[in-house]
Amino acid sequence: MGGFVLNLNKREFPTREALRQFAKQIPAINVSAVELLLQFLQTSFEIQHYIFDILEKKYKLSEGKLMVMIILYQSSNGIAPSKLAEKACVTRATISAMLHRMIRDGLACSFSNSTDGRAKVVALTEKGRVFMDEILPEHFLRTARLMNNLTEEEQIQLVQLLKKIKGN
Amino acid sequence: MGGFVLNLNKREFPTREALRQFAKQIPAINVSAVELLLQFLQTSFEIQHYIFDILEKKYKLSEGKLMVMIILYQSSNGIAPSKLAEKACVTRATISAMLHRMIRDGLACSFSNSTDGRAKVVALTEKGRVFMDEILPEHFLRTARLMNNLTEEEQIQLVQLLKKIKGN
DNA sequence: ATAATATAATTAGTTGGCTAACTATTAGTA
DNA sequence: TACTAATAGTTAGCCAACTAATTATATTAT
Repeated sequence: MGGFVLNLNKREFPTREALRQFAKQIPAINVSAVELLLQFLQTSFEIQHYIFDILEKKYKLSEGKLMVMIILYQSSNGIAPSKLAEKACVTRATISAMLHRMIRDGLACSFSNSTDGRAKVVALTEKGRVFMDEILPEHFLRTARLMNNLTEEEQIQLVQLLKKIKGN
Repeated sequence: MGGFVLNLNKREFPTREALRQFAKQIPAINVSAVELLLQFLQTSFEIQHYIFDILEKKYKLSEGKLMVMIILYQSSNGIAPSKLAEKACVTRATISAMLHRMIRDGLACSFSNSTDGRAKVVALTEKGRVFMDEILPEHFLRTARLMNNLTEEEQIQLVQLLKKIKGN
């Protein structure tokens, strides 16, 4: 427990000097608030790289594809591509291309809806479900471990701060 | 002040039920820790969309391109593409293609290094600098405003929590 | 001095994101 | 009923990211 360190992928920030210059032009630019937000996005960037570089190397699985496959995994009766796009927050064009590759690779299958000639229903294949059952436990374990450096209390604090940032 | 709400782009999460099932298999999977991390990444996702959808629509400027242009902006004597790649945390191949488009669009220029025949030096053009001077103030203002929902004290708390997540 | 190795940048090919334009089908309305 | 609207999905074309392979130049070692 503890001792976990994310120490890769340090992207160059705007310098504090540069930010101060802009703040002179527009006093409402709060330099430390900008730096905090950049730090927040940088932390997210490092976490995403930590998690998804592993999945990419081991299973050729990207963040977007995992999102889509989790939604499919949870849609036991299949789902329309348009619904899938909506739930994954990507365009239908993106889903269309991704499904094409997933069907090519035997991870998903699609059926045409009998009551509506325009519509389709897609679902994971057996191979797709087996794949998810194989990768998800270790994925969620890695995910949980990333929060191990925080105490219970700090985790509650963070939940509250995230809610406030979103404005509710 | 206050009242700012990020309310778009709600991606579907793994259900708590599903997470509990995996936690039965691997007890070290702490369900609330996983949910916290997903919430953290989701908040980051919403912030990035809020900021970069605006820049994309107004100026055809993506997150990656902004990162690179900020580094160029801060490299007043120019910089080698390989250094640029390192500082932006992307591959040299990515930088190579991006520079090609930026030069095509008149935002950057490149010179060959006289002392090393392999090397290049790239820099923003006058047009590129003017562009950055135009967009950065409002960009940093938007950035700062995203933290407006937090008090000074909460901002300090968040800095501490981010440091702890990273493990130092 | 030459051969082997390392480095800088580019290119080819894949994925995942986008917008815009298109086809097909359904639903709504005059 | 026939015309118009809306909806579902696909396609074309672009950008940004990746890996792997290639070219050209420097550096190192034998």
